[in-house]
Amino acid sequence: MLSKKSQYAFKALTYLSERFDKGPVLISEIAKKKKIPLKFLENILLELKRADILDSKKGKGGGYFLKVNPAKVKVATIVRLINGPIAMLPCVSLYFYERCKNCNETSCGLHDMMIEVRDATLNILDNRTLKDLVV
Amino acid sequence: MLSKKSQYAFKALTYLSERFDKGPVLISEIAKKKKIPLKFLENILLELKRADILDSKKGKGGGYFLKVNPAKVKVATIVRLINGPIAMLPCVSLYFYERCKNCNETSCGLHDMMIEVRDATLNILDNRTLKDLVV
DNA sequence: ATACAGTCCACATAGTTGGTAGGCTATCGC
DNA sequence: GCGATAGCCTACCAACTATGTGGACTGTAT
Repeated sequence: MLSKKSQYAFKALTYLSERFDKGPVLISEIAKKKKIPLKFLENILLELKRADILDSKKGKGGGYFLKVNPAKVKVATIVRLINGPIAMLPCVSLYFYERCKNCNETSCGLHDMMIEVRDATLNILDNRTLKDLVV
Repeated sequence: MLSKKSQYAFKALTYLSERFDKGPVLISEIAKKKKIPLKFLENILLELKRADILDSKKGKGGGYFLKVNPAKVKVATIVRLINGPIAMLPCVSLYFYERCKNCNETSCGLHDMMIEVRDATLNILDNRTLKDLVV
């Protein structure tokens, strides 16, 4: 399951995608409209900024905005950044790989099945962007 | 990601599947062969028994064994039992559904996408059984 | 200069995960 | 019946993660 943090992130990103190229948006505005705890949202947006998804401006007229076109930001990227691995096992994860102790990957039925699941999932999340979240 | 508990459960179930219809297997044997902490495994097997996946016999010559044919036990069932929801959002979960606050499901891009992910995942996990884990 | 708005750090608190301890209960073989 | 065996049950615990909150600091526009 996606954490609440991830869900908040997607809500915020959707909001910002709808306002792409229309100037900075206040954290407080996003928090209010999307009903996200203000200080928590602050942390999330900062994290997205550090990952070069968002950019910000301080002072009057400041706020957050998307750094690139929403059609360029894959959903999979956001999930990995805020939520962590997409795969169901460390030993089949592409970005968070860890070797399986006590289980040789060459003959593990679970391993093979979870690769299938991973690929089926990525087939969707890698081909959808923030733009697709706006309906 | 699947919890360690889930991974242990699958290891144990694989072991028991290989020995289906060959009499009870000791917890301690499974723990040793699959390198699972004994007492932790005890809890897991008990949970699987309460869910009618396994059965057990006490006393000398006792142990755990599969209650039904491994080909009859879906992987999805085990995941839900030990790990919880398969879906990435409560509002798209079939077995653990919870309504989304502040997000009407009829027009939520994330919602629709996560239904796709859920279905793609279930397409695999609902059509594989314990038998498929034995290679 | 001042108000604004994001940045940073530290803390709080609840719940989950992974694991352990120890006694209880049912069953088998003699 | 009795002792050994082996699962059952209850409780506990440490570490970590998730979900926040508070407050001071920094940069910017006017």
